[in-house]
Amino acid sequence: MPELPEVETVKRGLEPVLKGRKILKVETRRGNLRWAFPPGFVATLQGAKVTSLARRAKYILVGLDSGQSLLIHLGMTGRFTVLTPKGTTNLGEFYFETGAGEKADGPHDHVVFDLDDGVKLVYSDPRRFGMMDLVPADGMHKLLDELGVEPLGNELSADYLAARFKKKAAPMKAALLDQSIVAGLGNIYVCEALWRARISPKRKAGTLKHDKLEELVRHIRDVLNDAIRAGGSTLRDFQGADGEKGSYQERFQVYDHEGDPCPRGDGVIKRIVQSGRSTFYCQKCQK
DNA sequence: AGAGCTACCTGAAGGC
DNA sequence: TGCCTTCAGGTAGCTC
Repeated sequence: MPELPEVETVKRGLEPVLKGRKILKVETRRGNLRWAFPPGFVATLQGAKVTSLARRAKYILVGLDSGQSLLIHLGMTGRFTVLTPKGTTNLGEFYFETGAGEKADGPHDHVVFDLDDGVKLVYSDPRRFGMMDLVPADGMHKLLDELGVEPLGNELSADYLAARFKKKAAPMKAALLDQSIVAGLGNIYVCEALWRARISPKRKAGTLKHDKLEELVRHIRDVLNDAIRAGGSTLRDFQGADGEKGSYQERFQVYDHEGDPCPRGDGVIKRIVQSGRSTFYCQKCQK
């Protein structure tokens, strides 16, 4: 899946396509993605005008003039494609022009939004780990309520991490993947941030000193900002909303680099499995 | 309460 | 060529 930088890239790509537009029609090609669409999903969206786009952790929030929001999670393979009518000129950089063979009829095209300017927005998701739901006008939603702090916001600090990691026996890898502590990090950027901060993914979260946590916070912010600047990473299924591939994967230092020399020393990148997921790190410089 | 595992689903890649 | 296994960015929900 897209982790935070990829979701941010998609949100930025969708903004000029959706903001200010009226949704004329919504077509759900099946009854569910990860879960069934909520009752009234289509009826609520049809006729609504989009007033805002926002991101919270790995969720995209599409604000509507009714006060409600459309909540979207891309799961592992969720993707948006923007189709414009043939002959449309003056395409913005985020548009994906309709061409021969470019139709919304693929086996994994699950949701199609028709907008009032003739654009079709297509949501595709082969594995269907993604989800869409409605958030009421008060903004309360179970999935949002349980999220921890935004890694790029002011709430993330060494003090915050020290409080949340206190007495924590879980390894750093698991602690940073826990969305109720820091929301938006995923498998790749946890590996990259720990490598940058020279912290072992196996280190017990509760054992980190304050100055090390400060370094970690800085490196988390840096790696996410670097990735956003590069337009996210493209791994198998991910593309930005403009169909352009992100380029950050070319800059991974450790992720998917098993056996390669550590970029900053004479160690070798090792792959281990932690809580069922691959971790890449350098035994020599990450302590 | 906290930590760890399974399940959800499809497709790509590698080994034989 | 084809069959089989393994792996993939996430996370809710279950066990222990």
